[in-house]
Amino acid sequence: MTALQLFFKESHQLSHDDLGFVVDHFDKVSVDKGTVLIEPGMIVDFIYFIADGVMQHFNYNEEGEKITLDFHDGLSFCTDLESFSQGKKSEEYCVTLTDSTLYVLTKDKYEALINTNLKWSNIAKDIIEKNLIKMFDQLKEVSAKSIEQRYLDLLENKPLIIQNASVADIASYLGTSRETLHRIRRRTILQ
Amino acid sequence: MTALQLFFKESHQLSHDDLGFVVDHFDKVSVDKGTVLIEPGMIVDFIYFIADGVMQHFNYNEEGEKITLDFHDGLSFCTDLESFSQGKKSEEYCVTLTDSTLYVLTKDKYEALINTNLKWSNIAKDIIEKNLIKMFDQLKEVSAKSIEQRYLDLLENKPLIIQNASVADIASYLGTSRETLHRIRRRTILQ
DNA sequence: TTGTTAGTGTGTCATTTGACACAGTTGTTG
DNA sequence: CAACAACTGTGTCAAATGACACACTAACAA
Repeated sequence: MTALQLFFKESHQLSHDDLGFVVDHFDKVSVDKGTVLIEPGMIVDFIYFIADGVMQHFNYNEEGEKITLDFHDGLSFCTDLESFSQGKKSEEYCVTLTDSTLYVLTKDKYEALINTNLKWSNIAKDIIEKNLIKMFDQLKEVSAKSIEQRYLDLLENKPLIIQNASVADIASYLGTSRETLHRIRRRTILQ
Repeated sequence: MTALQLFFKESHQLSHDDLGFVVDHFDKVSVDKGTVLIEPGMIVDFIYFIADGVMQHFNYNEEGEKITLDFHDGLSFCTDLESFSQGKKSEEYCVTLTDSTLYVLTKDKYEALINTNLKWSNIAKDIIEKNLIKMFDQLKEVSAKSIEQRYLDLLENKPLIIQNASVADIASYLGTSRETLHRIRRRTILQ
């Protein structure tokens, strides 16, 4: 069973036929480390499902500093939702940090799927809802926890990100500088 | 036309009959300033639509400090989505900062609505999706902008929040101390 | 009215942070 | 291998921040 089938089976308890139906809407692709999946100006008409790999979502602020918005790893979805759902030009980059195995769902096929019947519309709603809850959790962590604690959480829960992103990129994700993150690393891991 | 009807009409271009159908699922309530809508331990089986008023979403971190997670004002929805959709106990407070006019949609009526047909399921999906996009935008602002810039944005875009929340609560929302926010206020508004 | 409480404004000071500068390390490419 | 680029580790120092302390004000209750 593929990672994609596993994801839908676990999260929505689908029958064998339903599983075949949804998975047929996706196409498998393998991409190298450093592949640019999304860049500013692009109209994103696809959703990636990450079977294996790590992705970095980032842009640049007014001072020209690179700001990491999010890291993604499997098994989850990756797109620019604002561009995908509203047809706007994207304002961000999404780049692979490792060689990756992805499944693409185009917007045409997505719309065909959710307009099939109530079941698929509600599954799409559930996936979006879970992502909203996850994002709200993330915002809570940013508000309530110190940068040091968030770094340690990342180390424990998302080691692939620590292993594959640079110190500077992780620092920008945590909202601090490369040097300060280095001080945290020195006094925690390295003693 | 009520604020609720206006919201659905503007955002989803519904017919007169559809508008009546959806609005009939809600009940209007008026509440005083300081009313606790959600508190830890509660299982949230309702969604509020805010017609008029300001709400504060908060909890306490490990050090016992009050952390403001979000402010809401009209015309928007307000619930604890994790508790509402997964039946978990809430871990947060939601309190009104002004006398408010709200419309309640209970979970029973919500489920009846989205299971009526594809149209209503897709409208629910669109509303959740828009909230996800908004939350992602919020996370981008937190990452990319200074506390001073975010304060000035709030002052311009959400004056009701500045007017009705205390300096300490706004400071915790912005991720800084009461004293630092005061320094920002002194050197910006008051010169 | 008076007393009480919650919130705001303010100064001082130790601590933390970011900016800068540069040495060391790793990995890649010709 | 040599040269180069990208990244990590590190020290110094000025600036920003948080913690603490306390005066002042507004709102509310007795």
